[in-house]
Amino acid sequence: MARDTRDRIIAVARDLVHGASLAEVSTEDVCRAAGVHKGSLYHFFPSKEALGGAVLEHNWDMMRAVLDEAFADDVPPLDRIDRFVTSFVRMLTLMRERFGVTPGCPLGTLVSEVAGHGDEARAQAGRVLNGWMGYFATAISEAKGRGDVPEDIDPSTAATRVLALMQGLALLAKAHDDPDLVLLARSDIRLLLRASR
Amino acid sequence: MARDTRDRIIAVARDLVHGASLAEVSTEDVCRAAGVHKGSLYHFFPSKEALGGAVLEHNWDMMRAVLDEAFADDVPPLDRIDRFVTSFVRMLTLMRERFGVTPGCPLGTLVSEVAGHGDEARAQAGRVLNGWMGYFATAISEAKGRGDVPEDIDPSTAATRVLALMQGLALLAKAHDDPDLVLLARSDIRLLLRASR
DNA sequence: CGCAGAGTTGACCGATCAGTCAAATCCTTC
DNA sequence: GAAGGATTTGACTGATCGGTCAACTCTGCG
Repeated sequence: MARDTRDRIIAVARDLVHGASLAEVSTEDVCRAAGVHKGSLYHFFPSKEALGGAVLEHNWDMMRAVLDEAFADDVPPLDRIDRFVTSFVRMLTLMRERFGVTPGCPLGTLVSEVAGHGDEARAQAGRVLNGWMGYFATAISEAKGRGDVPEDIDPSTAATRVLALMQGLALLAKAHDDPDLVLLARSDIRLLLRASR
Repeated sequence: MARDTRDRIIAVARDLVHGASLAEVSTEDVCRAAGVHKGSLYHFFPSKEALGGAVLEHNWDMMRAVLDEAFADDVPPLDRIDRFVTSFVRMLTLMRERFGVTPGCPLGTLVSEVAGHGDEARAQAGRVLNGWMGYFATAISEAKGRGDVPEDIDPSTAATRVLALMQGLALLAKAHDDPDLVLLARSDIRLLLRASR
């Protein structure tokens, strides 16, 4: 029951945070929704901030699973990015059906809120974003090796651009309540990379 | 003293919100910092949400001033976008010096938070974003007329892409505490528009 | 001046906040 | 089945939350 309770608290907190900020969700909300008492929450997490960090970590695990699936190397590297965008949009669409509103990026919105909460929180945020960028950078580097992308493209910088584009589109998607806006990323990324295919 | 007090409340609230979310700032924080009593705040604003809306409106006014200056038609249309990006980065840098942390986009972060607060708030968010996009769309349309941008570019869609890119870069800038990241937008935008100059 | 309405005061409300704690219960291991 | 740690309970705290209110002061106008 132990791990189960901890996981349930995180899952419930994650659900409540979607469409709202972490600050808008109280520990009592979380406990009520998880069917758990305050003492249990504070048995597993030293503070509300720590719970927020755990939620971010949980979302990063989810995202990494999606990334690992999309970036399997059975298709050309740039196609993997396309495949990820498609999965990402599908994820947003599912969340929209489930919560009634289009959420922003599950990582980006949390990262943005947490970035002002002290150094350790910002370090976690940076680690997550860099981890994500790594997937893009690797694929872009490989695309360069194949000649799909010009030699003068720096994979790390290009990955930053790609990630930024997706984050921004996710924000607009949330504001306009339309996940499909993010699909624009697929063609944009080819343009940003000056890709030949 | 009347308008003065109202403006001071908005200005203080705007300052406190930077680097934090609206939900993290209490009305008491705002009153204390503005040297004003609760009753005064609620004399001018019917609710905390209304204050949030006023802050968003205030930030939109500021941004519009920057936009109007940058989009003066004394340079080619795409150069106006460059000029805006530069001003935008300068704004972020100033705010970083003033508050100690890099804020996200003053509009984007508020829009993102407010988007889940009911229909009227979302409508305001959409209106602000569309207003912003309008500047880009007009410039892109004009660039098309001059042949700087291919005929098949749809100004409205392209403007969405440009805005998304800037929002995403601003988010990364906040997470990495480095406003200059947004400067990447200048070259990216040319690529997104397949601009010939 | 006198008056009316805008602006301001400061105390106050009930609700809710994050967090605590000692006692009860569960689970594992011997 | 006893021991002992992990987990859960449920009541509790002091602070703070958004918001209200009646009374007070200021200001512009006839």
